Amino acid sequence: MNLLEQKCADVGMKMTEQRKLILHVLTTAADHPSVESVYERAKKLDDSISMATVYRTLNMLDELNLVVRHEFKENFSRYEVNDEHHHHLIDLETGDVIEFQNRELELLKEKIAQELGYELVDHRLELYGKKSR
Amino acid sequence: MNLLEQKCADVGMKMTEQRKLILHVLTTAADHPSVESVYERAKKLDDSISMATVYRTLNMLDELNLVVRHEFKENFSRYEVNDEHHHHLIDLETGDVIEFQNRELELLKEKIAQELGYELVDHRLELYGKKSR
DNA sequence: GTAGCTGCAAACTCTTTGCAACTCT
DNA sequence: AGAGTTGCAAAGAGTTTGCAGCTAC
Repeated sequence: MNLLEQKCADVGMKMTEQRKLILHVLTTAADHPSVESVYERAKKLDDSISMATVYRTLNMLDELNLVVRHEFKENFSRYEVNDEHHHHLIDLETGDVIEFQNRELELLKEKIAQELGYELVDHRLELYGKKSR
Repeated sequence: MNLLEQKCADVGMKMTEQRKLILHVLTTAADHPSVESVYERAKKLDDSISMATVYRTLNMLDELNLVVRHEFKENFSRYEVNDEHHHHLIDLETGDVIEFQNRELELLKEKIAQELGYELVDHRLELYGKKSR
């Protein structure tokens, strides 16, 4: 039972075979898989799993803040385990997603919100670019 | 003929009644209307206009970079005339969209992309918050 | 035992598109 | 005149949901 499974069990989620599969796919993913990808990868391990379950589970995990849902400039969602906070740079030529962290940026966004009289609840920062040469 | 109409005509778009309506709605909007809103506002002026035309026109304007399409954390798009570059803070309680500019932020995002070996083509920065009191 | 979970298929929402008729230029 | 544009209705893509049966606890 990995940490993510433990967290799910702790909040009362029944640890069904399907959910274990989905959690396994998420924890071992090196990328930011779409629902479709999670489904396909899980299906390889047990082909009776359904898309509906994948959608329902990912939504549940998102609400529990155990995963992060991304909606890049695509018409579908991608997910990743909610681990260390970071942002993304999307390579427009290859579709690769590069993660980065930046302390200055974190401070700046807090400062901006504060100056506008707001308490920051959430944010979104994505860079889209192409390799410079 | 306003400036936006002129720009459209310049690139060869036929200035039909429907397009004039849409452009009028966009230039007079104080907010960031959804396709639905643009459609409704245009319909008030001439109720024969169709959704398909609104979608087609907004897509065209987006490709010409005459409007900016936003996809905030909602499941639909919002549009605004492509004017001065700025970012948005979305009030999670009221849905209000507050615009802001920040020079530091502009420099920072360029710097981050550069450090990662990328040329910045596009980006997205949105803050979501609630009024602090 | 039972509350919660699953697969299936149908429904939903937003958006796009094929087509025949129409309209700017 | 003719290329481009329109409204309509149907189709698409991604996602959600009602339901009857199943399963973890």
